[in-house]
Amino acid sequence: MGRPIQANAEATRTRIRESAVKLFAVQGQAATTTREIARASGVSLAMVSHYFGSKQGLYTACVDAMYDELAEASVRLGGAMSHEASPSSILETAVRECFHLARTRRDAIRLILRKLLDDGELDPRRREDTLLPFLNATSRLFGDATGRPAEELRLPLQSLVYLTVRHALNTEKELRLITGCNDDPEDAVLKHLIDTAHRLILGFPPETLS
Amino acid sequence: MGRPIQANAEATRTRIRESAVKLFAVQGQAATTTREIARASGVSLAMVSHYFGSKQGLYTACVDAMYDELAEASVRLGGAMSHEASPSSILETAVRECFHLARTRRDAIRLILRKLLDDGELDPRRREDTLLPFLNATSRLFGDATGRPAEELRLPLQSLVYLTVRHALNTEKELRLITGCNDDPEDAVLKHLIDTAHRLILGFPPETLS
DNA sequence: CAATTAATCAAACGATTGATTAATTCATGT
DNA sequence: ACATGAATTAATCAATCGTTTGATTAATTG
Repeated sequence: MGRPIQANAEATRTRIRESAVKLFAVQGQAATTTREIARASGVSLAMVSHYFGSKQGLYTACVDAMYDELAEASVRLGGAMSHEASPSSILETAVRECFHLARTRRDAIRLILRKLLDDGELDPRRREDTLLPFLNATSRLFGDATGRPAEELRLPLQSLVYLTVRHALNTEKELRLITGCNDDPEDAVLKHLIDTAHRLILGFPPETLS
Repeated sequence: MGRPIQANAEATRTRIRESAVKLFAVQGQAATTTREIARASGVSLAMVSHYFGSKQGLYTACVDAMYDELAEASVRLGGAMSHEASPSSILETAVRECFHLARTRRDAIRLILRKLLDDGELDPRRREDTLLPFLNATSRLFGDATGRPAEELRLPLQSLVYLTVRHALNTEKELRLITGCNDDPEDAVLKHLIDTAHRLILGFPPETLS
């Protein structure tokens, strides 16, 4: 077989990368073979080397892309929070968006988590654009202009990230165990998280309007 | 070379497993070769198959051993907490022991964390003996006889686990960033964690006695 | 239209993998 | 003293790994 009637280099390149992201995210880099990636993306084995130089090059491209996704999500999360007026709605937005992030960017979180385990730290060059937009937005909850959450609030904020990560690990079963919403639909779990965050961080329950 | 003057089957077996734990913890199972394990433990390649049947068998043995370590640590942590009288000292013990656990059982936490990423959940058969002893002990903080922490306290307790995990990832640099103890010695970081936990969970700072 | 380039694949490469085999040495019981 | 079994190794195996090569075909250019 030679060049097919419909040959699209850019499309093929991203198709390979997207397949690789999924596989790297759920199996890890070392446990994923280039043949597996080629098969999953419907191209021949040689395409991996052709488009990304090496398996390591493809992996790096995947990690970069996922960092981009998380950075973009962080900006969007920060923006959504900055559009809210009351501390209560800011907090609710934060929890809701974190929950949404965990569901929609599961592979990104998993892949970065694996990379974090391998390296022992976040990529220092990416620390700023993936974390700061979110952290800065939280400052409005407490009238702090420095962009840093108050001392007492770092642990709860870490909790949000922790729950996001846990959710991304497909451990919904354990998330329900923790929240106590064993048989409830996913909406109830989210509601519970919002309620808990309110009581814990703001000191009062959310206004039960809707 | 045949049987050496000092041949000790049991010692060799555990030596192989201990070397394997370290390598599996920092590199992951797929990225670690049996030759690497053999070299690290000073024996020939064939010993891995001889003592553990296969690489997978060795890996399973490592995971089991680390689950045992964590279960034992959970019991000890629960015991230490149950010997304290005031809520304040109970909480301080919990934070201190979690911190100590993260430093002394770094490989165990890393290995189980990798397994968690691979499987998507904790081994259901191990959930009880690794988590319950600790969770039960926390109930005394609130006079709850059910062994379950009150609703509002699950997130902070998760925070402790989260920080333990983060610390185990060698990301002390980021732990200092979070706590704000950038240049302080490790004791100051621990002190800060205890103080934060007090204000957050109990609502008042620790009595500054010592 | 002829020549060149771009996109793709099948096949093969050498290296490395986890696993096995056969041999060797030490200890032990009779 | 000698046979038996446990502990260990060097050498080797087939399979699989990531990568490269050479060929083939569609598009592009002049």
